[in-house]
Amino acid sequence: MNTKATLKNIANILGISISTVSRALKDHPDISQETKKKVRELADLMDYEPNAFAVYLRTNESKVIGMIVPEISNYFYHSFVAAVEQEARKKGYSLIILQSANDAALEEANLKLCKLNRVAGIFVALTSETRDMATFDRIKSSGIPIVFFDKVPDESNYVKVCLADREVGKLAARTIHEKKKKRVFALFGNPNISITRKRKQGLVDELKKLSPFVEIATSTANSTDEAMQSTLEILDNPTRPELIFCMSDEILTGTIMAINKKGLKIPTDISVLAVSNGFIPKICNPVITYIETSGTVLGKRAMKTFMEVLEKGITKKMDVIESRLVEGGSI
Amino acid sequence: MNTKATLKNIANILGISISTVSRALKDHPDISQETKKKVRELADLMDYEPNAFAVYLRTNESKVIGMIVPEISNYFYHSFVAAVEQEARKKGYSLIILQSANDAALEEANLKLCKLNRVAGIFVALTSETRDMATFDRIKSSGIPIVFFDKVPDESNYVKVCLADREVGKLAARTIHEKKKKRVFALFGNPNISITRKRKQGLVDELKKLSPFVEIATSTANSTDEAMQSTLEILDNPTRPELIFCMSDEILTGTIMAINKKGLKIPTDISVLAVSNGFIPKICNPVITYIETSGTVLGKRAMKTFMEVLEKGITKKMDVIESRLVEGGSI
DNA sequence: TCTTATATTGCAAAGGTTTGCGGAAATGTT
DNA sequence: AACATTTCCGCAAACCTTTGCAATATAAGA
Repeated sequence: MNTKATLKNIANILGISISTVSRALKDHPDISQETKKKVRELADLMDYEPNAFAVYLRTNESKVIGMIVPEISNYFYHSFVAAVEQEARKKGYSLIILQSANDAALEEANLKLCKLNRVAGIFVALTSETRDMATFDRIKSSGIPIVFFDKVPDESNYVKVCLADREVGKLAARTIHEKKKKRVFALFGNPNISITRKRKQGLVDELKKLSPFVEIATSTANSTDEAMQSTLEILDNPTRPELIFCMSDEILTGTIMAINKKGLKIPTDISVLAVSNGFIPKICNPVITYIETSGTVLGKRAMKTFMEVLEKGITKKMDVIESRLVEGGSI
Repeated sequence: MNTKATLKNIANILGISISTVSRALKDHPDISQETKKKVRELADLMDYEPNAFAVYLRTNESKVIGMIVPEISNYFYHSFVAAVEQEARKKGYSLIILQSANDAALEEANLKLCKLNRVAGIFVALTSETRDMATFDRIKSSGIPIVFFDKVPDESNYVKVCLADREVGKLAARTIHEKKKKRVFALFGNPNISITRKRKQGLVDELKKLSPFVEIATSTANSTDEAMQSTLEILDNPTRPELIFCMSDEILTGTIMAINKKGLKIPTDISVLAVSNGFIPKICNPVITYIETSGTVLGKRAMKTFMEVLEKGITKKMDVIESRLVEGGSI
């Protein structure tokens, strides 16, 4: 059993004090080059690495970020998580990941875990059940920065990174108008979350403004399966819509399955327009036309915002990401 | 600035000693009911939570698990990560996530990070570049359990959780034989990793055994894009294969794109058989026939194995997961 | 009353690191 | 030679918790 690599042991072996070792390893100007060299060599030899917990205990600054998402394994979040991890590592942070499974109680438990782990900050995408922001407020006021992304709270006194959701809706409306589609079925996700409301509002308002004669029916679905059911019903209608708009990949997946099941052809039988990161659209035939939402881009921006919050102590901010239309062959 | 919720402060306010507070909160039999009640009430009021870092420093036992994957945002790993997170939380563990981007140096850096964070254990899917297991061995012998999954080392002296890869290949071969396909193109991932070798061997050997007259061509691709290119070339051949076998979702995605690009129809023009978790197969039309590999199942098993390792100190074990054929309409 | 057992509580060290402050030796200044 | 600087290093406290052991008080036994 070889001696553990700690400052104390290094100091003992070298016959110098702990503080000298500590400072030598940090290249402190007070320490002579000679001593520094000796210390560094032995430290290398012993494979010394500071005990992160002791460091935290002393400095009160951890290098771990908490990430709370409804579920990782989802069209969008996993690429967001991936991007944040990459950026975070560049700044010396690690990522603790927590899933709330769209359960407000679990979300709360996760917040507790973050607090317990004394994270440097938290990224959160809210569940669709979240009503009460009290716990978030408490944590925030205890000094832990929180950056909300994607599923963000409505109130303005938070730091948020999200898509220009209303604009996404409008862009969809303009596209539909340009392509001269008159009968539209728009399928959205959970109606409780703000992005749903905003996208819907953007789409409906703009569409009505552009062409007063357009028929638009909307519905909501909480899962891919519900989206498929919903689409199947609509397709059974004698007057089938000309175009289906899907608010997210989750919805799009269900819609695609339904269209396939019915044996319909895109775009001759029916057109499809989606909001997506592009992955699913590209494996469809023809490629689905979509409005781009990139988890990677959002992740990078979120990390940037996080660093700003950390450094400048900002407590409210809304970082909005523009989106663009990527033309496939589905309209 | 309200007093921080620490044992010391609680003790001071109550006029008792720190150790009494500590024991009271742990329901230690030495402490009187009366005192326990007082302490618990104040602790609740102050929203006390033990400082995890101090606890670790004292007990030398952390409740964090490290997870190192080539990339989270990948067909398979994100569902694995999701499953492990869920299971881990049940046991009181949190998950730190690290991506090695298929870079051996990054992988090593991640291992260091795990060590630095004094994790309770590590889950690893190797990069395709990993040759040197020395660092893993060092960490393992320093007492941190490592569970390899999916991309596992060849050597037997590790704890591994993986698919019955050779069986997967054989199952594919039997399927191909039953469907009487004679001209097969099999597309694999990175040839350096053991699952590629095993699946390939299983497929080729079994196929030759079953029907000596089958023509089988194989190739490898390191990305979806390479898979697409490779498939495109093959499809240009005058004698196009009857069936394409795709070793993974990553490959399948490229192959599907290529087939779509060429405007070919599945299964009339060409058949497809894949190894997949089922997500992509199900959004294709017709649904692709696949051999199932579930990240969720693997994740649960991996966590179970991890707990065994932790409790019983096992250092070598191979947990193999059987797979099954899910019939779609692509053959 | 004196001893012994039992029920409570506190003391103090340990875990590894950081850091303000003071001290000693070496160097520089007149 | 006397003093002022600079250079280098160590002391000790603090961060918060856990835990073996000692200490006190109370009750029981004789």
